[in-house]
Amino acid sequence: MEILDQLNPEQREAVTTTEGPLLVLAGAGSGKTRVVTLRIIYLLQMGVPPSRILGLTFTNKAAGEMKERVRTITQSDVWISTFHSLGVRILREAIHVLGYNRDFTIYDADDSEKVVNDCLQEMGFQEAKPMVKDVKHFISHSKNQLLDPQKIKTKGSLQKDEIAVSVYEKYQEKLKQYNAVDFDDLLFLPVKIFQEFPAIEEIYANRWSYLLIDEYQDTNHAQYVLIKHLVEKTGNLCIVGDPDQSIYSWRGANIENIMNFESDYPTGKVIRLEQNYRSRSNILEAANEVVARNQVRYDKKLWSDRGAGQKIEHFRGNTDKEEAQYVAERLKHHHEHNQVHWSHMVVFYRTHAQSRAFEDLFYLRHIPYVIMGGVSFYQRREVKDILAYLKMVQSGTDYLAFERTINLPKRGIGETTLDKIKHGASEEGKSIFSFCEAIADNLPLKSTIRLTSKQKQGLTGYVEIIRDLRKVHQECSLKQLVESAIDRSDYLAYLREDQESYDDRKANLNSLMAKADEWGTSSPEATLESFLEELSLKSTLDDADHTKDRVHLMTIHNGKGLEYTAVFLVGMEENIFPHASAKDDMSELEEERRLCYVGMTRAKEYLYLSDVRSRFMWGRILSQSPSRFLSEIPSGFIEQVKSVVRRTEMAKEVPIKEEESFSDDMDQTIPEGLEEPMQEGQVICHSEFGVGVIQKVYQGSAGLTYKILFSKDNRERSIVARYVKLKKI
DNA sequence: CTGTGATGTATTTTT
DNA sequence: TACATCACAG
Repeated sequence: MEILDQLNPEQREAVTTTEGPLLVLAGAGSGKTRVVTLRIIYLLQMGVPPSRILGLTFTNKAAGEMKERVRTITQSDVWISTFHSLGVRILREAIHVLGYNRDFTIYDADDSEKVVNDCLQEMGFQEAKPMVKDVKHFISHSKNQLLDPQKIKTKGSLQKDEIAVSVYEKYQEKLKQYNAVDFDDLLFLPVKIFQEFPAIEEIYANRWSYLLIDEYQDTNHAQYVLIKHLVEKTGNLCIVGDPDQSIYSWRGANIENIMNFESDYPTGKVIRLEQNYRSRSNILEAANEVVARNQVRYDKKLWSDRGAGQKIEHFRGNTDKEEAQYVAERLKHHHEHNQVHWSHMVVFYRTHAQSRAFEDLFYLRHIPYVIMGGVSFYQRREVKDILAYLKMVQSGTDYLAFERTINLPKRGIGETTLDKIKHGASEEGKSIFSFCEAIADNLPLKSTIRLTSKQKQGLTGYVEIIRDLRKVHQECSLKQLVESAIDRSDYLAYLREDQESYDDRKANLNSLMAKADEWGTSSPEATLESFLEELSLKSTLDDADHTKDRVHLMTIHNGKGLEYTAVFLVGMEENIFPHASAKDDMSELEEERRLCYVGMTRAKEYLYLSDVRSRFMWGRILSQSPSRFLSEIPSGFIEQVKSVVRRTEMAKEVPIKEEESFSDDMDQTIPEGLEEPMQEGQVICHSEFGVGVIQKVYQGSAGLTYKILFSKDNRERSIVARYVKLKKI
């Protein structure tokens, strides 16, 4: 068993204690991933069949990586997935007992918000909008607590909740009618099935002998109970987590789950991994000091023997631009002088909105970067539109997909007609699409629906498109289906109505096609169903391309589980970090502090913290004060710096007087090489549109974009710099 | 029904 | 700021 040789005693114990409940308290950088992977490999080597092992994680990325490692070493396929994927799998097998069809669609947060909104409207609430968020949260929270409307009612609810409960009831009916489930249902419904149908529970309780749960500190109640069901028979449960890294309580994560392990599983064993192999001790100790301020906490102290390393550097700028310049300079320094790969450095911010200043400056300075997370590719309107067409191909009962597609392109069917169709369908007892088919085919109907001839024509055309697409689906590849959906809906013509965003959106559709192609050719059982499922459960994080050498930009939440040579924690200001909404609540504030801990402990060698004196936010300039977390770091570990540019570097940079080094002109100072951004007024030649004049230069969602007036037809077009070559004239 | 302009309001983190 | 929603006119 030479795999055990490289482990310290605690790690080895965690790997080899295979029987009974086990809690591994794995501090940041303590080699958790390695232990988890080796544990699975160890089980396999002990002769446990791969099919008896189940690993659960929170992100697709973590699941994929772990699975891949195990496969590489043992050539065995072990089922390692997210909780939500497991939920889908269980529901595909068993949801019929609840009266759903097995080809249900999965609604994302936007979708369910729409449904909540519809419910409220139907129930006659005039000012529904402000309520939507609250109600949605209420429903989500209830499901996380495994409460259906009946249970809440019998429990006796507060009066203000009564409305919410009845919306919840209606919401759930609607989802069922649409044959759709929301995110929370993926955990809630499997448990419901287990509780109501013991025979099914029995099957799953016997399915796996060894369970392994990662990031246990982030499980919510539904996940907790789900695990209990699965482990009921064997009791071989290994959970891994770190209470100090619990940062998802706002999403229902219950830190008690990990705190109560010993009372939940009295025969269980606890192993602590406290040696950190990642960070220099200056960084680690500073992080320890910060998180030790929390009142509610398991006391533990990570240690590192990697040496003190450099002090943490703190910079205070005047504006977000200065902050970006500071970061850019340090990035360049490490890249050029220390041979640190761009991709080994990261900028962490609290909120996505903070990324803009860095994007802009990095582009100008030719620092390659990628934003991980953010508005998901799959949330983009154009992608959702086309996916809605695909959902219609698959389902026919998905009202939301119908609503999205029926009037796109414009077929003269507006809100009022939509309402009529909706009511007609439910009166007739038909699915939304078969009702449309009935109209298009002139089948006799109980109630007649009055449509103008244009509307009738439009509806018939729509039915034809869906039918054609279904045929394409039968006969052709997934990629061709996506292509046909775009083509038959004349989607590009629709996109062209907005010149401004055309190129951007079209590029997104192209990558959707590429994804469909990739998916369709990957394996024979890669169906439309599995494609849609994959996309609904995926975030942008999951298909980030790690092979390219570029600086990573992301929220701290997204950084959990990662490590970098150099970490830049920016926007260390009160009201940003800790976030304004967390200030009056002790437990929320402590969660912010844990978040800070997570951010700091991602760093291996270098840690940089920065804040600014004034920041442009909420449409106004606000004067900012430094984050309390900065002052929680003992001064021995941290060093203040004043200037962006180091003395030794000054000579190498473009010569600029110190006072001016923060001025806007500096943004225009571009190192040689590559193409530098052009100015307004520049005359250019485009390969397709010919000669034009740049009207405006700005950052579009796809990067630097020029608005250009072309003389050929005197029209303005938006051109994304990185996609097209423009010749200067 | 659709397009337009105006007004208002939100910006935490996400499987 | 910038985006979404709303009211209104065509």
